[in-house]
Amino acid sequence: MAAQPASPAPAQEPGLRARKKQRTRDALIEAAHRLFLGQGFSRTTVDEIAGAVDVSQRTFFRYFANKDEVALAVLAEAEDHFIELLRARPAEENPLRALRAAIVGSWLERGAGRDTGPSSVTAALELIQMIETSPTLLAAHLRRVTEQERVVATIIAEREGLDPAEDLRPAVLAAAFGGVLRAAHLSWSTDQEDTGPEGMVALIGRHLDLLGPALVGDWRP
Amino acid sequence: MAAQPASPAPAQEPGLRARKKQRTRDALIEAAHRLFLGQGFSRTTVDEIAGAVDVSQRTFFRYFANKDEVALAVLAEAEDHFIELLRARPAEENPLRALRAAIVGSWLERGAGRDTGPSSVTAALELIQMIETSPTLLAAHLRRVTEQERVVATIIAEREGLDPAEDLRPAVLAAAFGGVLRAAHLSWSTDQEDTGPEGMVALIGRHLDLLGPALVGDWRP
DNA sequence: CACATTATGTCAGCGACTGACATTCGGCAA
DNA sequence: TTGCCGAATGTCAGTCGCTGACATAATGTG
Repeated sequence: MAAQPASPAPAQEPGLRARKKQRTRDALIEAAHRLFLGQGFSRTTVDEIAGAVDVSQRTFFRYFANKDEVALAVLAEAEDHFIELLRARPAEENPLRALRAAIVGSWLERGAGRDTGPSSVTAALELIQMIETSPTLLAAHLRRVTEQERVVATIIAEREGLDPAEDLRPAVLAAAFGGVLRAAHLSWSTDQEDTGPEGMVALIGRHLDLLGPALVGDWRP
Repeated sequence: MAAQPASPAPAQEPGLRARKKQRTRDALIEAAHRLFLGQGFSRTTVDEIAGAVDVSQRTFFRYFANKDEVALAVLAEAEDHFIELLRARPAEENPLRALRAAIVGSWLERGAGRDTGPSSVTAALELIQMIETSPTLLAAHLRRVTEQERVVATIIAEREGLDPAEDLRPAVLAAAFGGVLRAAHLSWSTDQEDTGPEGMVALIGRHLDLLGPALVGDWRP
């Protein structure tokens, strides 16, 4: 309605249509997140979410495949950010260190560029707590996480110039890393002490530091 | 119908009622497994499963909370077996070795005692392959697995005489172990070479052997 | 042979999700 | 501006997973 069309734009403008679509999508994510936080995931109906944005239920399902997907959408940006950071790590770096640097960066380097929409870091942390309250949501989250591990394994294999079908180490490392991350998330959402991204990063660090010691020898000495 | 009641039984007999219940439960699991394998998980309806056992849909949901649960039931016995074996490991053993011994044993020591019903090892392996074909089934499986990891972490903590809230190593080890197990499952269900429990055990072994090397230093030399 | 318990069936209903079809709206050119 | 094409949305009907409420049948017990 506002915003001059700038007739022969640099072919870079998203166009009114695309912008409108993005707006409804963001509105759906935000409304869903708010409702989920307020009354719980399972007690919130898709009709409520759609109604809050004044859109038909059918339209909702054209934006998201299912209810889980809206809920987890607020984590999507953080995940993409993590992948970007991982790809940007220097090739000489040892794989586990690269993973660690990427995950820490993805939590701390907020708003670097696009901080648009409801994908704020706080929303992501709220979601991580919410995930533990709903079995179906937890299940959906775990599925996404394992898909991410596949991607991570591929990136590691490329970094090291390995064939993933030949050398199993990338897959093993990605799986172990993912497991430890989950443990850290769980620990964070259970404890009430550490809050905010810094607390999360601290917990992730403590868990990763224990990965080596947990594997070897006797624990007692 | 057969099996003499042995009137004043040693108070150990399950009773007709319990036996009948067990039979329908097993029948449901087996029918479901067969239908899932034949026409896929999502394309099989609960009514079909119930109909195959000549039971109402409502009764089905009195035995299983949802469709996922029947499908994953064929793995339940193996999981319980694993937990038992883990508890039986000597206390002096290093935790990772105990986990490894337990998981190998749970795949190889088949039919040791109750091998009744549809919970055969072959069915379990078929299920593991089926899991990768259905997103919702995979999600449900992952959720169960993480619950198992909680149990494993508790057992490890007890073994070592640690407070799980204090020392994070049990949780970290359980998570990493679980991740590597998943990687092995995926690898097994992807490759067509290794079949049967032996192949699975071999793959699990190869993955666990790489857990240490994947974490440390440079991979190239 | 009653009587309490428990498993099962029937029915109605909600909520997630989908296909089919009609309608409207943004983009683009005559 | 006008007119057209395709994309986005709404409406409707229907399937399937799942649940509560109530009635009925089977089983175990005195």
